[in-house]
Amino acid sequence: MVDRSTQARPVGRKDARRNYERLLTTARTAFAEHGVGASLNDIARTAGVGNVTLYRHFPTRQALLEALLGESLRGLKARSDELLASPSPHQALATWLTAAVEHAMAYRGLVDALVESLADPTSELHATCQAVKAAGAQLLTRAQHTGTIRPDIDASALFSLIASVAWAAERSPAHRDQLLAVMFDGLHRRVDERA
Amino acid sequence: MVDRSTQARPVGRKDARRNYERLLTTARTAFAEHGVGASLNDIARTAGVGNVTLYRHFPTRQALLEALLGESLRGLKARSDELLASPSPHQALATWLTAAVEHAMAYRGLVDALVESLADPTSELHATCQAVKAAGAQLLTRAQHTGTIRPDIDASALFSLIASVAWAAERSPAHRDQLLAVMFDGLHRRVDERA
DNA sequence: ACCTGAACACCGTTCAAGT
DNA sequence: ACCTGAACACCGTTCAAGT
Repeated sequence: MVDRSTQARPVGRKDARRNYERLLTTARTAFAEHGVGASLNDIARTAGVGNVTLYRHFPTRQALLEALLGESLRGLKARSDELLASPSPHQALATWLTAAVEHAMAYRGLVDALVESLADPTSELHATCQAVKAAGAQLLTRAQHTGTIRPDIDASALFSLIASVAWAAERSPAHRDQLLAVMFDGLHRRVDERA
Repeated sequence: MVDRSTQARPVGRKDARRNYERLLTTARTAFAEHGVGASLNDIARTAGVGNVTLYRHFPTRQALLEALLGESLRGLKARSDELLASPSPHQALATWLTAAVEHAMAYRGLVDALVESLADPTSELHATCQAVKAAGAQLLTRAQHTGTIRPDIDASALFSLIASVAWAAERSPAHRDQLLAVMFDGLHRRVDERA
């Protein structure tokens, strides 16, 4: 697997490295303020850089997002590894789902970009999202094996569920915990349905 | 309450009525093909009408959506009234939720517009969405009174749930039934939690 | 009363031309 | 090797001017 984020970070001319860093910090602020749909020309302008410089460093909006969030998103994989060692598979999944929804809400509109990139192998965010999905898969199957989680859900359905909760919670933050609770209870294998 | 859809339909000059109808049928096709984000200038052009004519009849994109979908969305209220007479409050809610999700998926991107309009009292779709929400509230409280549905959910949380499932199902249609099942099971009051 | 074409300020993307 | 300003084709919205 290619690590695009390292590949993209310039190592040549000093002004190239400086522009790259300026674009990242400016984009972070712009996304935080206007959501991931923030104007790219505007980001370049604010960074004091020609717009083509932005497009050279980050060919797509998703490349910019990967550079900003890749590390934090890959942290969900580490978190999943930790939780695999915890005593309750059921509780471990619940904890991780909450963290995943949190990560997907880092910027307004982010969750759309994440879902899009998972479906698009050419996206710079694709590998990152697949790693998140794989991290969830580990915890999911462990919990399914103990019989507390419904067996008809796979990793990609779980990703959809995380995304749907993040999407709705972004629009009505007051309902976030309820949405999480409904999702997680819905994942629970019902007592009266056990074999 | 003002019925904006009737108010907007022109009754004066013949060309005005004709343009109005042309815009509606053109918009229906455009939304079906490109989602609710379809270009409005393009719709006007295809309808053979000046773009300002479109904006006079439909000041906002939501006005256009209301004209196209208002009747069908208000049908969810009628459906709710019917279902209130059915023997199983629990099953009635399940049936209605499925129908509501279906309606929210009429066009790509529609669910975003619906959620937006519910939060914005000035939107032409606002009253329509509130009617949908109220329709769900009836079935929800009836089912809650019989004790099969968790009591910590209100009508607006239910609307969020419907929207979140519609949003996710639009992006991965294969998971639609699973998403619905998880949501509805999550709404179920658990056997081991009953008083 | 209702219409239209043209203008405006944006957007993402790509161009030719620099140093 | 890396940069920039200007152009391009769009977008939604609004203008002045028609019949």
